[in-house]
Amino acid sequence: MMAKTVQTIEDIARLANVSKSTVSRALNDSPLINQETRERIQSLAREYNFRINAPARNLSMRQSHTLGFVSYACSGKNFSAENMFGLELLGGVSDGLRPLGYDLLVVPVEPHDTTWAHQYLNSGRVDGFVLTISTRKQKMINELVNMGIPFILWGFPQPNSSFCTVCGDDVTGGRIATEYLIRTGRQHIGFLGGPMDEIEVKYRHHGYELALQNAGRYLDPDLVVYGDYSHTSGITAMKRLLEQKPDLDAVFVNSDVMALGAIQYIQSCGKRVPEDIAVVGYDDLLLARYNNLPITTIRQNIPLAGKLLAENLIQYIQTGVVTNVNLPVELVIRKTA
Amino acid sequence: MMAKTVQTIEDIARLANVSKSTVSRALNDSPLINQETRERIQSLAREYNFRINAPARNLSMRQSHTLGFVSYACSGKNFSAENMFGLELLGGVSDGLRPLGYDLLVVPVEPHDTTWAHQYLNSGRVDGFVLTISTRKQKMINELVNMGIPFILWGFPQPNSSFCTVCGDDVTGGRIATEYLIRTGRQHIGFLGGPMDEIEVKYRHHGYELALQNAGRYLDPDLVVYGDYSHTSGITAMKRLLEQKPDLDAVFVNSDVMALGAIQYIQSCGKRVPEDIAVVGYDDLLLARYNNLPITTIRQNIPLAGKLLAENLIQYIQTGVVTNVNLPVELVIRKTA
DNA sequence: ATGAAAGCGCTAACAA
DNA sequence: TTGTTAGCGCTTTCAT
Repeated sequence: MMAKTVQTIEDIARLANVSKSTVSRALNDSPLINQETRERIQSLAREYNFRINAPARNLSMRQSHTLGFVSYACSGKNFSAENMFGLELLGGVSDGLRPLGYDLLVVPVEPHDTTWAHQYLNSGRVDGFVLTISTRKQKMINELVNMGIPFILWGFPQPNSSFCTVCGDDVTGGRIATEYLIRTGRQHIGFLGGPMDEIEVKYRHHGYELALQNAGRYLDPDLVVYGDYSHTSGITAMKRLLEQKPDLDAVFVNSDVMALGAIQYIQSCGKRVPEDIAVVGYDDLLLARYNNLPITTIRQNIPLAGKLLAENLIQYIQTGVVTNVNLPVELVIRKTA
Repeated sequence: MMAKTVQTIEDIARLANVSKSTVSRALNDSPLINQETRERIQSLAREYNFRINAPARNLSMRQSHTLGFVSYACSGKNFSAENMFGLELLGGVSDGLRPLGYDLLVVPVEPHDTTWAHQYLNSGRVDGFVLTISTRKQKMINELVNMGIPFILWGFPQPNSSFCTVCGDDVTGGRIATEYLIRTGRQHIGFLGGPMDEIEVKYRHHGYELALQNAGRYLDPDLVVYGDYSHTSGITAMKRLLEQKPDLDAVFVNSDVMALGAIQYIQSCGKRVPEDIAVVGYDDLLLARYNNLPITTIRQNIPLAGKLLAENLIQYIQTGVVTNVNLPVELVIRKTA
């Protein structure tokens, strides 16, 4: 039995005794085609296992029907460590894209390269970009906005410029983490943040303060330190915190990876988690769940975030509608607090 | 200042006072073009920030210049848990591809779908596929081979059929893990494998036996159990092992994720790692390094693997040369053994 | 070494 | 509702 494979819509047209355009219309569910012809052609296409040629279609339509997922590339590390979060998001975006008929292209970006956007967009390889944590530096975003590049950001919107975003509810995240610590009887609750200038970090800190104030607690600046989301910075920031406040008995850490570092330092001091010091992380990555001492953390809904990033960027590309969505977070209680 | 942007090679041709073909040749470093014209055109292209249109080029050349990275898609989980390894590999492949002028497309595959290969290949979206763990079921591989689909596999070659592969040296991995355990004085060393029918697992087991035999040890079948790479299976397999051999004092586990599960079970029995039972994992994922009790493990060179997967698949596509490479592994000593 | 022209497979404006 | 035709922007014979 020979493989029933047909190469072009012209082949189908011949088999169906119609013109190329009719086939094109039928395959694209055009409204101005006869119900019956449409079905005949579609079943023919199915029977012959026909796949429409993407380059040709994209060339003709001046659209690639693919989105670029941007991440830093540096010697095999473009998807690691601090980027764990972005990595898990990739799966979500990819899943969100599928039902919409779009593809996902990996766009590795060199840290100081500013041409990548034009490179991928002008060459017609992608229609827009999904930016995740660590690629969303302020300067880069401003450039993208100025250049009119279609993109969506995992993060907060900016007051003065308008682009699509999806973010987590960081104020609530910071608040419920801290409330839980208060509720479980902790007296001196530290805040171990991500980079101090990031808006997310500010919101989480705000939530932290809110919880403390509602409980009538004093806000001690010595309880607040910052890191950069890395494992190492979790260690050093925890060290600093403990030096400033030796009687600390809990800490809310802005990422699971930093929390791992913090826990490591705490234990190296001979203190126990959670007995002596309770730790709450952020993100709920796999390594939080699988850590040998499973981490109590604030879960971000990563699959949903991916889905919305995909859907809303496509919507923006097609209609120009700018959306900004804020996703709920959730406390996951495990062993560290 | 207006943006100097030019859309097509025809625009460049006009500016350079040459024909489209000449521009095309110049941009592609064709040998039959004048050195001087080439440079003139290239600098013009640079100056005007010109990017060649990919769909047009791909259509004309009948090549997409992109590779598909295949992974299971199932409700946001296509890149998680058991797939951690594949996830880290994605970064390596992406980096390996860049210098070669190829792009990486994410190809999410539904577990029982068998049409994805044709779908992506016949539509001209990719020129070939990179298959990683969990997408490389025997049946699927055979189908791909029969259909003549270009792909490269992370895994071992098959004796009877010929396709490109990159794999780790699992025999050595199993051997050096076990040797280390022997060297550090362990008497009853267990083997907690991945799926029993996987060739990798057989090789690792072979290395385990080799080390034991070389040390003049008896091979006790009760010391050998199997899981499926999942965290849960690490827990249950460890339970079984401990029931069969209560005096066990070490275990070589076939993946870091399973090792995490095994450690969790061991500790839940009130035993200590590594004092009572030493654990060696496999892969050296980030969660092995960042685990709160950092895991002693066999490192696979993931960035190198990614680079070779990329390079060798492209070579195969372009020349038909089939390569099979076996990468060295390395023992990383941390806290669990 | 360069140009002219055909064609890659598709969509879409226009005609029928 | 369907067909005809003209591109989309590139590569590549075939001339020159």
